[in-house]
Amino acid sequence: MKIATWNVNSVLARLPQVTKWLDAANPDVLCMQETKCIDEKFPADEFSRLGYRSESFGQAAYNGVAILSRTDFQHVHRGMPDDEDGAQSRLIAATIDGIRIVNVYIPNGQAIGAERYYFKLEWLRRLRAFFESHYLPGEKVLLCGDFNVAPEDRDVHDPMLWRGRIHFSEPEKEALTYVKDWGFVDAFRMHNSEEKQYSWWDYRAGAFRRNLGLRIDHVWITEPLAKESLSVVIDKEPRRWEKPSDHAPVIAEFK
DNA sequence: ATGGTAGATACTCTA
Repeated sequence: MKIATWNVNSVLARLPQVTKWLDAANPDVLCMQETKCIDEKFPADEFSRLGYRSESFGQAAYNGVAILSRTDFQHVHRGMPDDEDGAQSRLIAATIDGIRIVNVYIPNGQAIGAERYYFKLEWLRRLRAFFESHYLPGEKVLLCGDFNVAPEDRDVHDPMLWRGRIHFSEPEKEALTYVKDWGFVDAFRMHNSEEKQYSWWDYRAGAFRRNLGLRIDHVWITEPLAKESLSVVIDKEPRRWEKPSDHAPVIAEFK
């Protein structure tokens, strides 16, 4: 069972790369973020031809999440229950093969102290409350997506440069730890302890070529799933292709 | 030196 997460930065602009990657990597499940596409325009037919069912929770221009699966979806939920009307599309959940999969696009935060920064911190507090009220850490729960936070120094190409900046500030790391402490382990770090393992590189200034990135895309799992975790890899290959997303897919394999 | 690129939308915002 292979479950992948990938911020595709527009599913319509990235359709050739996403379908090429699905052919090559053949995951059972792909969680996408920043689809930037309303549900009516989601390219479900193209994914269906490749053998994937899909569930989309999109909006125009910004945000948007979706899940592709080779097998049936159960209990699909869009957004958090306490979302206001017209809230941004940032969470979609579904049960696939007995695993509760929660796919999130955590807010970027823009800059320390900005209105969007406090929105991000509050969104993380609500995410923890969402797990408290809906699931148990003893169940098979997988939280994945673009978290927009690099948790540790080894997840940042230059910790001194990034200290106190967006994606790496202490309040963001604390808010993310609060979610994790509900009952998750970082599946990638179960299998990989090296530094310089990034999942995102800025489009600008040759960041990818120089490997100046951040590890902000994550797969977190509860204890029952940790027992079945075989590997987690970041696939940098599609970041080298023409017109790439600025993020690379992360693939978790389970027994 | 606060640069640089990319996507969606509509002549700018977000990341």
